[in-house]
Amino acid sequence: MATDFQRRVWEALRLIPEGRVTSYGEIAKYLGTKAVRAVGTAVGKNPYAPQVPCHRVVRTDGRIGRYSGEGGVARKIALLKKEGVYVRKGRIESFDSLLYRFEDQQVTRSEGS
DNA sequence: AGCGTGACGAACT
DNA sequence: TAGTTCGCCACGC
Repeated sequence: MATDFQRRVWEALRLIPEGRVTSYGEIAKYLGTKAVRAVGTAVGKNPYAPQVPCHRVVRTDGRIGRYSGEGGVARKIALLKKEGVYVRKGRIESFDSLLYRFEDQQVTRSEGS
């Protein structure tokens, strides 16, 4: 049985578009918590992988992080590659532009100059 | 109820 | 620039 916190994390995962990645920190921010470590733990316990795209979650510095599913990190990299997200030496290529922020959904951002 | 652990992150050295 | 330390909070024992 999952906790409510974990379900919220897994729901956040569903919001990540294919071909994009996000970070544990972004998810924590989205959930309004500072418990970024707890987020990582929750993602790792995701029983719906890879149906729920837990592989699209990487570290803030652009590194892959870990993967508890079958195949481990190699599998995570392979899944990303299928979506057009390439990994070089454990790091996401063009990480900055691929990083998905949940606020991207708000299109009408005024982008204050 | 307290303690240790962890798919992390940012600061420090 | 790289490696280490500390902080964070949810969870299992």
